[in-house]
Amino acid sequence: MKDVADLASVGTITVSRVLRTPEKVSEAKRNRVQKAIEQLGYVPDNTAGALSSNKSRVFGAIVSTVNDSVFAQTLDGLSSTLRAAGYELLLTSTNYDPTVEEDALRALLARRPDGIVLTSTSHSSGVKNLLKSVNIPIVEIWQLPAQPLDIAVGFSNFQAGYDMAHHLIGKGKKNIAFIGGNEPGNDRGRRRRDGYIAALADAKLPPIIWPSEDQDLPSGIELGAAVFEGCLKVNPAINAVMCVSDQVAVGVLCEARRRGVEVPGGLSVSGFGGFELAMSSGFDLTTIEIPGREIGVASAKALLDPEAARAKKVIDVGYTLIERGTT
Amino acid sequence: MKDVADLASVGTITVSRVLRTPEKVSEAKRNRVQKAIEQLGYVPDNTAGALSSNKSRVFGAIVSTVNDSVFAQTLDGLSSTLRAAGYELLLTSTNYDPTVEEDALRALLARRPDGIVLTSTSHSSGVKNLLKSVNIPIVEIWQLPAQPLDIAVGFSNFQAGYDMAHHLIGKGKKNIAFIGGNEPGNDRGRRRRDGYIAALADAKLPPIIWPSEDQDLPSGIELGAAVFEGCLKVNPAINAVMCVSDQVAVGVLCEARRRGVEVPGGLSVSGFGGFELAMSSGFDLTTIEIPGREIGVASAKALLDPEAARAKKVIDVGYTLIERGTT
DNA sequence: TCCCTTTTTGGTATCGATACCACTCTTGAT
DNA sequence: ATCAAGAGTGGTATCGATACCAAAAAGGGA
Repeated sequence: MKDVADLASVGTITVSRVLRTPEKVSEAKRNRVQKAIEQLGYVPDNTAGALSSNKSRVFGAIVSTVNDSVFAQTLDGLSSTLRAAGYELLLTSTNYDPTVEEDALRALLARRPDGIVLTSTSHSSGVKNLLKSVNIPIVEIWQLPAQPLDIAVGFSNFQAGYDMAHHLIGKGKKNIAFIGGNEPGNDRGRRRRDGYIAALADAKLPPIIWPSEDQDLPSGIELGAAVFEGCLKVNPAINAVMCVSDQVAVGVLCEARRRGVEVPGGLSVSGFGGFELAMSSGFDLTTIEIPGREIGVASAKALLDPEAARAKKVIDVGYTLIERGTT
Repeated sequence: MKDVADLASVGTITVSRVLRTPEKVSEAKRNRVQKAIEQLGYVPDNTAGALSSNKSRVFGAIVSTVNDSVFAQTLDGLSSTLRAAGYELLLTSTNYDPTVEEDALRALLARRPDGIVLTSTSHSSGVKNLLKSVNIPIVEIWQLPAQPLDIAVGFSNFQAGYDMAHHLIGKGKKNIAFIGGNEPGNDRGRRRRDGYIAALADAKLPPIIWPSEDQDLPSGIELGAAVFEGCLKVNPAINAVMCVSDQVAVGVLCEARRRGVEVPGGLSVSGFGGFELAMSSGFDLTTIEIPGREIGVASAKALLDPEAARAKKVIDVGYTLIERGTT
């Protein structure tokens, strides 16, 4: 930076201002400095800037997994919006292991981020204490917690589960099973299930949950395929399955086709997520679409302007029940 | 840090050593310092450490998209391996827009990363100059470039395309079409296509490529579904389609089922990627599986020990042709 | 016992930017 | 002409850690 300043015959602070607040520098000097920057191929050092200004221009994210297309959309929205504003994203994934969260957070805080995004909503006391001791915006995303630590962006899994069950009930189905949602460390699926239970209770229908907590079955597509052997065989009266995710629903649909089970006549199927696959003409799956990218964008905005976001506290981006051919 | 040092009655440098090189500190003082750290809830400031040591303990990644399940696996492997070694990952995505790459790189370099991962292999001259001017390991992943900038980790898309075409030819198919691979900015698909062309040339068969460069069609699943109208109608003799990705192949399979086209009797279908969906019993798709996570892990190792990686220069993780029911 | 090597420890300068304050130079109103 | 307000500019201290060097302490062989 000193070299640039010398070449342009200005003080170092003026170079700094050209980069951060160009409007405060006269046009003549600004041009001279910019020419010098170009000529020398100068790339500023933000780590130094972070130290002196106490602003790192970096945000941290702790996600349970990047390996999920809807999470990936959120990350995409988050990172593009932040980058457009001159910020960068430090990414850490916990692989759904809650014990990793505190370590990951500690490592993240050592980088002095200007804010943090978390995908989980239940935190250990160690995590809570760490978060309390720093004075930066904390955004919890996806699941809306009852008691947000600071700011929350997402939607209500409970309400979504309720709505979908209500939809199936409205279609005249009386024996509706809920498939999945028991994976440890993933309480989002459980909230959807709770919404389903509530809707069935309101309609005075008995809930059927499969598999039970203690059964050890595969997840995703394979789980859906297993429904016929494991659940429908035991209870053949079931004429609708509400799946915890689109992946599970696709598994059900594939297997239904193979077995010649008519959908939705014999069996209604619904998914959750708005996974690309569900949109395709091949499946025509009724599902709840979550605006994954929008969650990312809204979180980024919350980080960039925490005061405005704190006024709302909870930002509900909602969801859309998309009725297609499988119900 | 000063507070910790005072509480433990040692110099600040000893505190620093306890954190970075604990084996160089006597056990008594180490314990005292650790107790003081705990007591004060001290979280070190890595930005300051980065400035003075010229080592940020952060790596940067510029990926074309996170919104792809195989890329996501790579990111996952990369980030977990780096985190285990005490490093963090700065993520930037370009959304397949090559003009973004230089800006993103400049922003990344301003954070003084200890190394960089790139998913693209063709770079603008501006990017090349920037990379040349910094003296850190550069790892290009996925596609193995002919002339790596520094280190490359991936597999040969050309060879994979060749092998799959060879497999279809071995099944007795004579009219094999290649579907997709023309998206701008994604030259990986193009390499697979080139491998296909080479294999057909070796077998003295004419290549059929669809869609052509100038056709504007959807990508992914929708493209596969469009094959029947756009490609097979024009050339009904085609009895095998080799798809640029699993998504496209799944589109073909769905539409084939709907139309009652027999697979693989009437039409063989192959995919590429090892996407979770293709593995499922529902599709039983013949595909080429890429060890996405392993690419991430190998890249992380290359960043952490660049000298060892530079000795190899190109690290080929290979791929596996998985023959299933669709061919 | 003494001297030499090795281990352990601390003081001080330093990394590269920005905050803070002070100063000069306009500009426009009185 | 005088003054006040504000824009533009630069000098210097500072952020919090580590590098470098020097010194003290500990061990080991003669």
